Amino acid sequence: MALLSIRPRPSTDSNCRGQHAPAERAALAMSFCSTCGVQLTELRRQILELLWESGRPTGAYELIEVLKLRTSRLVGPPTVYRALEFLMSQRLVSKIERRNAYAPCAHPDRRDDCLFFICSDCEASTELEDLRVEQLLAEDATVLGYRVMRRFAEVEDTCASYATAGAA
Amino acid sequence: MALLSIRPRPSTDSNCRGQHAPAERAALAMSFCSTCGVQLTELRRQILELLWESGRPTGAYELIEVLKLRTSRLVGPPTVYRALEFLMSQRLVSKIERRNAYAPCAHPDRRDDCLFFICSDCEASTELEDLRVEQLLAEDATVLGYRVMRRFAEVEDTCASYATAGAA
DNA sequence: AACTACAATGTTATAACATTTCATACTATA
DNA sequence: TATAGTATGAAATGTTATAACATTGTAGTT
Repeated sequence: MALLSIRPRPSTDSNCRGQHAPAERAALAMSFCSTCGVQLTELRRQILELLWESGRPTGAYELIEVLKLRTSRLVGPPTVYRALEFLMSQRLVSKIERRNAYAPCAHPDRRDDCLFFICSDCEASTELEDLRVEQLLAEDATVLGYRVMRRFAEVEDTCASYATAGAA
Repeated sequence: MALLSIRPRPSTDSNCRGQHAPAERAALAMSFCSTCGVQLTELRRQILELLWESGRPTGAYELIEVLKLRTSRLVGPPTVYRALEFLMSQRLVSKIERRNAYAPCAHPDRRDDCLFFICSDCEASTELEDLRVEQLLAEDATVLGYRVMRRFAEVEDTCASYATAGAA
């Protein structure tokens, strides 16, 4: 089956931003959910696709607007939040806390949460896995007598194009 | 002057949770602000002290309630948010994005943002500086062609007492 | 088909968090 | 005392998220 060849990368894999087209992403997510025995319904798939298309962390209320425009589907906040919650539970989406917004995540099969780099200027976000950071945070937690449950790290930055423009 | 001997630790210093009494904290903050040429007004100092006393990330509306009870001072949301913004600008307070809440920061003179460990059970938070994490994130940003502006890392965990109880 | 159980979605209202706007008061200095 | 700058007060509004309850759809069973 063709889908198998484009499965999400394993946890040991490095970042893979921009490597799959939105259609492939949807197929990946679909097969992932079916493997897990959960349903990627139409609404959930639509929202996931919108997030992939958007390219930047997108808020729930903005998703409501876009759904109205694109699909003529009128949904209320709880509906969207429930879909987001589902997508997050499957690690298909991460909440970007700093922005109260949501970004798609390429690696539902990873054990750890990704890092997100968000450009302050253009708002684009890039996800990255860095196991070294995971390990340090786990170490620190142990020293403090804690046990890590979830982690999030967000870096606000100026991204390549803007950094260059600023330096010029 | 006595204050000098209990100045906030330099950036190279490790975590110092629980090492100063609230009164000392206030004195530290006062001297820090006066050095910077900014005013730690009564309202700002009150809010900072409440955050130190609270021991857990505390929301703006909760601060409004506590101010009303403790000091009979009636303030609206903008007033509190302005004070919080000031305290954050001086790095005396950090926003805990995950909780929409605010926690005091022991090290206004540090260049980097702290990590925060937040217990999912008792809500207590601990700040920690780990320069190794800073460096890794900076490296990652460089590889991606980014320039780090600010960084947020929050770890949700089960803290010592609860972890022990859970294991028992 | 009718019944049941469950998952998903729809609807209304409201809670929780944050900002805009404009007015007033304080404070330092010319 | 003027005046410029900083800080606070107050009303309204905007934004993000959830509670509570109703409805729909689907799969399996009788």
